[in-house]
Amino acid sequence: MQTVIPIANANANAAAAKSAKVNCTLCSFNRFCLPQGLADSDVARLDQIIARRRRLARDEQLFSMGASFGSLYAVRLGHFKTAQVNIHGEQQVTGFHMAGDLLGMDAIGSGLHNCSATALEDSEVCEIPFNRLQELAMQTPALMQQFHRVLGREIQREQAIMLFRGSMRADQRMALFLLNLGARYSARGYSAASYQLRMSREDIGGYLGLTIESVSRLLARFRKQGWIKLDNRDIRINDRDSLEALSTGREPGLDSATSAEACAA
Amino acid sequence: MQTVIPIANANANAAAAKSAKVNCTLCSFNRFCLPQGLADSDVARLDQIIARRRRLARDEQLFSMGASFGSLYAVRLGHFKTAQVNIHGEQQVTGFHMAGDLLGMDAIGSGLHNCSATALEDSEVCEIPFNRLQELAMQTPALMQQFHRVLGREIQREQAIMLFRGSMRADQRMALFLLNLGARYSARGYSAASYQLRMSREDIGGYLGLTIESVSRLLARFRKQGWIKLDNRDIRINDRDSLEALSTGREPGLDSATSAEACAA
DNA sequence: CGAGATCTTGATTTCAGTCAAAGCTGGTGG
DNA sequence: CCACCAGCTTTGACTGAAATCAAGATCTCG
Repeated sequence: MQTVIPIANANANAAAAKSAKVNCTLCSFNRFCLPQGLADSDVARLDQIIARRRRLARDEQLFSMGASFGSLYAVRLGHFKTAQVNIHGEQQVTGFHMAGDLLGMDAIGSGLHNCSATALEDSEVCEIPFNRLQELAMQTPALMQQFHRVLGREIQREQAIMLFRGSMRADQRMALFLLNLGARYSARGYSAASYQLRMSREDIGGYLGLTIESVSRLLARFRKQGWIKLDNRDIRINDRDSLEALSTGREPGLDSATSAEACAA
Repeated sequence: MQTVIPIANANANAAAAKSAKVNCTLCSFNRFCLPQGLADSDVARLDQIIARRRRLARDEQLFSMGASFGSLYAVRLGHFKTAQVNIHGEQQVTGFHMAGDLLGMDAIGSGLHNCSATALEDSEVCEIPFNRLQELAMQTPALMQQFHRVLGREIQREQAIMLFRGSMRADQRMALFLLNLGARYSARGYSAASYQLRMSREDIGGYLGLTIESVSRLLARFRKQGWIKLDNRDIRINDRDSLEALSTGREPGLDSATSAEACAA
């Protein structure tokens, strides 16, 4: 009764990737990645500068906070978290990243990584040497524009995190988080309603600005209200509307078979 | 008894700027801005594409959230805030910007401004058409690298905001805010200890993730403890060490003539 | 000068954190 | 195969930091 979609089943897919020619042209995630919108000839040139693939086991770091910067990394397979260590020594998670996402942009400003990137499961990245990317961008207007778009989207992504962390209640943040994860899977062709949480409760807390206990309580509440089905890290969203209503500030669940009774259950 | 340094006295400086030739080469803030580190010949080329100066009166918007994007803007004179409107309709301030800072980078990703920029006093910006900047960057490696550094620093700046908003207490955030503002003035040749808050208490709250009442109380507390002298929006930092100790988590003020007695005062 | 905006201060409430304990789960070795 | 253990997760009781509510005070500028 495994309802979860098999995105990035590390063992199976890693084996497949091994034999396949590794380049952007053939990569099924290229439209979420740097090659998005580029002509085939430009993608072929981008292929030339991809240094190598790199595999990481679960919990292995791709780069650490303070490490010197040389390359960007595109997630090819698996999931990563990026995190900063705060003044209490806790991990403040700045993002969860899946196939097609670009990692390392935080280091372009200073040449030093501002956060660490850790594999949440066995994963694989493409390494893009930053100098060579800049050189290629000089000769490839479309690539330069796309690279700027990607950098710009990173800025927007972080602004969005600031906004929701700063102005939403804990339950709203959690609801939005679950919906957003679903939306990202959906964009990649997977189910928006049924997926596996690749990260621990602690990581979710670190991302949402909550303690692990609050995360647990909120998920339990959503489950009791019938909005989600939760089995360890497998999640199924049963009442998207209520979650959305909650996250946008309207009081949720008045039209759906939930609220009072379900609450008492 | 005005101890505050006269940075960007709008009337006087605006008049001066009017007669001066407006370009990066002669701009006294160029080393904080896009021309940083560029050869004179490259700066001259950058000068060519600066579309125009634009003046804004206090409270006037340079761009609004959702507006379509065409140009970046370098602050030449005065101060700006950038802000997003959150789900409660309140302003969530994403930054305060002074001479040399670049505005509008949040829009590169989508072509739409993700936040609004509002002048905090009579101010002046240089408009840099983004298309022309990209064209020029294609021909000027140093400019491209510098532009990428600036984008990268914006990413880091936002990560830093996330980190401190997410993991510091209200008083620590306030202390850090005051010190950071001072540091930025210091870098520009002004006093780090004595300056004018260009923004309202509400804006400070919007930036730090606090209510206006909390801002007021914290400033009152710092004043009572003798760490700052506060006269409306004029501020003088009297005990940098205690503020720094507070913001870094050590208990402050044990070595300075403050704490208990001052607290009771 | 006066009215509206901005800022301060006090009393009370509340949301999420902290502390504490118990239940799961999955991996390891006997 | 099962017992055990460490780490992860859940749940409950209590606490505390900052928000909210409510007056006032002060400033700004027309």
